[in-house]
Amino acid sequence: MKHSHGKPQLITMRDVAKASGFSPATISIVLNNAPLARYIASTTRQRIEETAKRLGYRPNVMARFLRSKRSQSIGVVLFDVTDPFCTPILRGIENGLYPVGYLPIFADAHNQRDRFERYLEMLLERHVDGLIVVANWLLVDIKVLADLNKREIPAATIGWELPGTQLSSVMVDNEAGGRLALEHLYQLGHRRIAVIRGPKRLIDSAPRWRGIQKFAQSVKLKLDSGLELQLPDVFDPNSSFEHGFRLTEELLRDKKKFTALLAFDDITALGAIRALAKAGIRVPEDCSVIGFDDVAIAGLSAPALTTVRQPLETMGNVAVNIVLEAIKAGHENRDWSVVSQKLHPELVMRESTRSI
Amino acid sequence: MKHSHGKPQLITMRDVAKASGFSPATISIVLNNAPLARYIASTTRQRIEETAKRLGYRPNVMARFLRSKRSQSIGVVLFDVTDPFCTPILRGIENGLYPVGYLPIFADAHNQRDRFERYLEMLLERHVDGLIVVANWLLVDIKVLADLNKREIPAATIGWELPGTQLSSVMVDNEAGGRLALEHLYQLGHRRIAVIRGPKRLIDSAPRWRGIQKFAQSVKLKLDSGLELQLPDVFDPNSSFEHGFRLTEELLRDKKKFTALLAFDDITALGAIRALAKAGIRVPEDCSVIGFDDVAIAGLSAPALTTVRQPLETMGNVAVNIVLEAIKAGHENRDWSVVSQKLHPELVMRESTRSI
DNA sequence: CTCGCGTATTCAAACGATTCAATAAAAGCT
DNA sequence: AGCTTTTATTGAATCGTTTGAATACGCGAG
Repeated sequence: MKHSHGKPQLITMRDVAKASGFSPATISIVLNNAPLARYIASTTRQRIEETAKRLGYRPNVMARFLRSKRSQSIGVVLFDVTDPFCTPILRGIENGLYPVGYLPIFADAHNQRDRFERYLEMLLERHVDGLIVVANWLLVDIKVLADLNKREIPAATIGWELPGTQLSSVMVDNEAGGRLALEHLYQLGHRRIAVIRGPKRLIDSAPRWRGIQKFAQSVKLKLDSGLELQLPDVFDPNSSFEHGFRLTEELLRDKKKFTALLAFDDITALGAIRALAKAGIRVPEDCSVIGFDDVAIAGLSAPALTTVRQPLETMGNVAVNIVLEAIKAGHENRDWSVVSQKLHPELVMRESTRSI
Repeated sequence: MKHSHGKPQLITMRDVAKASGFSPATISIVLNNAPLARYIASTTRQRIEETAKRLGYRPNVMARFLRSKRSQSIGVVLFDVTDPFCTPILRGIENGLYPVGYLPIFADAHNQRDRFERYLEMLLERHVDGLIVVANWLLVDIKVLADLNKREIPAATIGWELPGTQLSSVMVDNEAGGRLALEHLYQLGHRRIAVIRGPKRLIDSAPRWRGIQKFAQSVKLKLDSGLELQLPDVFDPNSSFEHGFRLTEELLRDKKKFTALLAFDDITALGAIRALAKAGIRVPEDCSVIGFDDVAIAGLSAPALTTVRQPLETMGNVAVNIVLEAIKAGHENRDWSVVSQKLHPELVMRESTRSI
């Protein structure tokens, strides 16, 4: 089937003006409910609204922007859509933006710094009204921030923070999360607990570990440093499964004894479970495993994974609110302050843990 | 930390003009490498490019659009980001768009028709140059198409087609996929095979089933209709796990004998596996299970799922190419034709199937 | 010495909206 | 009746870019 190139010839404001017998200015005022609209006669308003609808008029967002400097769009940069961590956040962002008529412009950095920067440029070129960045350590550096500050674009990061900058941020309380995970295992009676810590460069790793240690200390539990492993700093997305698998295998090869394993994140936990299964160790009968994040897979895998939930969707939502608030403040010429929000994690009990 | 509202005062083309001593027209010509650029002296070109860079000039995409009618963005509408089916497609789309400098504007319909339509409106208002729709049956109807045709916007759908319309489409060859799945089980020696068919209203269901039947026929395999189940037409995203679980439980409750199960998709398969596990039936030792799609989870679950792979990322890419091609044709005032592409599925052997 | 042509650059009119200032009519006040 | 104020509408500039037409200048040919 062929598709020929007629000129679409869209309805412009002029057309509505002509058809209704008023001037473009009046049309604009009515349709935007501008301040001046309170002086418009209600008959006029009706006539205009009616003709606009009849002609199927749609404002040209670009033209509007040119004058009003509002693009009604928010740049959303993810480090990797493919990461199940990102999906719920994206949903949360979209969900927060929808009711206010903003659209997200989507950028996926593929875990590559240059791509990240290029996208940032592109988004700035498009004069997005705001920016939300779901980042990991690869993606954030100084150059970018300088640009953001210069342009004074409201921005928020999720899952990453840079103290001392103009960037707002939204994160889970990782320390509380770490505590929650260990507390759960401890309460089930586990004492010999293997821990797979996160990559050193990842911002979540340290506080999560701190939470674990603090809880251990509070109950006088001695964590065996022989059972303490660490994910490497590579950041190929699905590598954590592989690494969870391998680290666990090493643990088993070394004949370490443990009744529970606390993994840095869900995917790592899944890898660990696979290694345990391969060695004939049943989860949770012979060994409990707990993850972190509660990504979609966690509930579907067999056994369903007990984990510490990050409120990912909420995090997206919160970031949106922060950015929208800043945008509004900007329009009203008010100052706005940078906020750094920490949300509470939550224990989700499923099948991969049980009492000893 | 406070953030005050200085006027960003962006660099405009005028500024570059003033700073370099040439007129805005020249700047535009040089920076866009317009046809007239071949008359521009190379010294001029250099001076201009240098000052543009020095001042940090970025073209205002909106203003440019106003004149040239090119927004350099593509609307991407998904029926549900949360569905693991969508993620790789989204990646493919993004990946295809990136090298040509287009940005995707992201819309997620949440499986709601009204939301879908609203988003479509919003995207049209923004004068996206093209549209890619990842649809399921909920989302496509006539009203929408009328609008698309009126506006003559190049569009492609993924995972859905509407024959006889102006919409290009990209799909897997479902029939081949169905065949592939059954063929695999058959070759492993399975003869008593349970099949969980897809929801009636889903476009994939019928051809996939046809492929299954045709293969059965070709090897004189008799499919027991007592082992034939069907997912209901609800489309709550993660419900297929639930339904896979329940249908399989029913099968077991009815004491049906089967050595393999062919599920409509991976999530259903995971649900089935869970039900089998609960009944003490080991996969793949006692029963083989094969899925469809090869979503990310498939490789991570235990046992790793054997499945028929849809080349999702490629599908996204292909859709992009179709749309970009149409856009180019439109600019060059050529006609473009609607294409309907079917991509080949591929068997991915993992751990959930084994020979009898 | 004028004409035509290729080169190099600029003028000025769009594009489709918003918005401030201006106008005009009606109403209110003394 | 003359003045201000309120109500209702419009003119015209503006946003930053693109682009077809125009200008200016050499330069070789007639």
